Amino acid sequence: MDTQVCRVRFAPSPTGYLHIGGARTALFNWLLARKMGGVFVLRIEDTDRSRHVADSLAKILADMRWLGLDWDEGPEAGAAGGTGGSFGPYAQSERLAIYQEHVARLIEAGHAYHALETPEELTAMRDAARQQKIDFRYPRPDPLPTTAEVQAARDAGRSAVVRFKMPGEDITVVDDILGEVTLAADQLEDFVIQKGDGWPTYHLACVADDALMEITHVLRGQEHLMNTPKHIALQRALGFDTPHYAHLPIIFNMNGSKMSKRDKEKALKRGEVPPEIDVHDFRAAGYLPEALLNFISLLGWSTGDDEEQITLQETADRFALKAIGKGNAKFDRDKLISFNTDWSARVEPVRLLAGFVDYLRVNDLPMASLAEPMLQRVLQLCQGFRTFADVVAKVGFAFADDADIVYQEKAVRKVLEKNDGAGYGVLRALLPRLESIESWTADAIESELKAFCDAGGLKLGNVAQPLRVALSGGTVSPAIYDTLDLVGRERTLSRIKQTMMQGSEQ
RNA sequence: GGCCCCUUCGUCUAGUGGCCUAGGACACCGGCUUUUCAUGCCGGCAACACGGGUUCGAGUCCCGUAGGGGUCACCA
Repeated sequence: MDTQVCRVRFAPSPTGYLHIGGARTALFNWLLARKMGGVFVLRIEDTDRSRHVADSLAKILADMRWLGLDWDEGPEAGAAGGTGGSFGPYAQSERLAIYQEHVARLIEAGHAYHALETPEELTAMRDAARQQKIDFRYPRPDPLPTTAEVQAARDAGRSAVVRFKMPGEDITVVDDILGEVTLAADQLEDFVIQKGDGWPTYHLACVADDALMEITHVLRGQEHLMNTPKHIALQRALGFDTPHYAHLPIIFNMNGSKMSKRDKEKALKRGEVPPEIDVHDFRAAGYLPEALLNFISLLGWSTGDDEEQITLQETADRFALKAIGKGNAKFDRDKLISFNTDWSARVEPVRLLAGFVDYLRVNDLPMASLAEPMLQRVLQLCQGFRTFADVVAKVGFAFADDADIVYQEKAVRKVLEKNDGAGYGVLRALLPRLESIESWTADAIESELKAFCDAGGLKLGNVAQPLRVALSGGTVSPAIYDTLDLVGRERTLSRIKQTMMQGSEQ
């Protein structure tokens, strides 16, 4: 097996956007494939029709693309119109016949059997067991239901599932991260491989597909560790090789809770800003995929030295399963922000611009209609920003109508009204000076403002802040000369007048 | 609760018996730069969960305890 090319897969369920934890799993699979010169397969695990969410496949693919995790095989893999690989189809919903064939084989070989309990009956059995404080393990019927009994049950409108006969021996998982993990035979029960509706369960579909798609390494979250003995037993019964396994540590919130989509709803109910949970949330919040990827790659893995901020390519070059930690990690949003700040300052200007345009479009913001040179300039003026959201918060007012400027009470009080309206006084005195400027450029504005300060014995801050409030409604903007230039002569003057009018009304 | 996994600064981690007076990053604290915000620069605080072993020597190996996590579906 070791002489084959490395083939890994990421197998999400289409139940919504790509979760950040899923993205980390996808990333590690991708990294291993790229490091080994192997193949990265994207497979869709959609055998539970009741949990299917419309559009989620498209959303997951879009999230993968935004991250830049390209897949070699899978839906829409390769160039437009490409076949997507020769191990397809890559959606399990299109592979039903394959699974049924394997289930039949297992039954024929005596490795599986039909079971007739209804879900309700099973629940009752479990409840009874719990009341007696004993562990419930599905008791294999003895004798097994006969073909006639199965048929009779079906005729009576009851559905039959198929269960796999666990071999009754201890099973050891050899894990590339955790080492050897052995599960005792009495911990393993006969589990369902085919549901009452004829569809396979995750276990059967996963094992069959991994084998048929010739997957050599299975990297998945640690929550799957207890499933692995079942999968190994299935592989043995089916005559499949067991792939390498590596169970990744899980990612949690800073408070130790799971990062759940429900965190967003809860925060919303409390009137708080919802936390980013799905990849799409981070995209919409103005993060760069470079930063996100770099950050999550360090959750459970490290370069081994003091280097942290490296490119995806460098990460792939240095990636190794042995370097993955065993302990769970907490998702530190402050560190992510710091990484994003650094990446935003590092990335090529064209790349930054593309990211900004994407952010503007995803959020359908008015600034999306601005020409690229202007956006480029905005980015330039906002250097040091943490996320694209900061950029918009800092310059958005420059592209709004005068009437839409919201004057923040605190800013007005502190900057304009304080000291008997000193700020208003500055604006009044400054207005004619600004009106006299002939060519409205940052340089001309600078010399005029400096001259104004010198003449009045004022510090720049005494002038810049009133101007900022007048133009933006608040106290945050790019450097003041650039701000005036950005807003433009006409609107600069009109907003100063508008501000003074409001001041005199008080 | 049964079974399984994990345990170095608040957080992510380096560390694979002596190089550790335990390193880096984020956060935090202090200072500097600065026309606002944010950057940037300098400095500081801060950890081997606990208890037994093994060893000349343990953060590094073993056992136990405690704590955290996962899992016990006709979901994946």
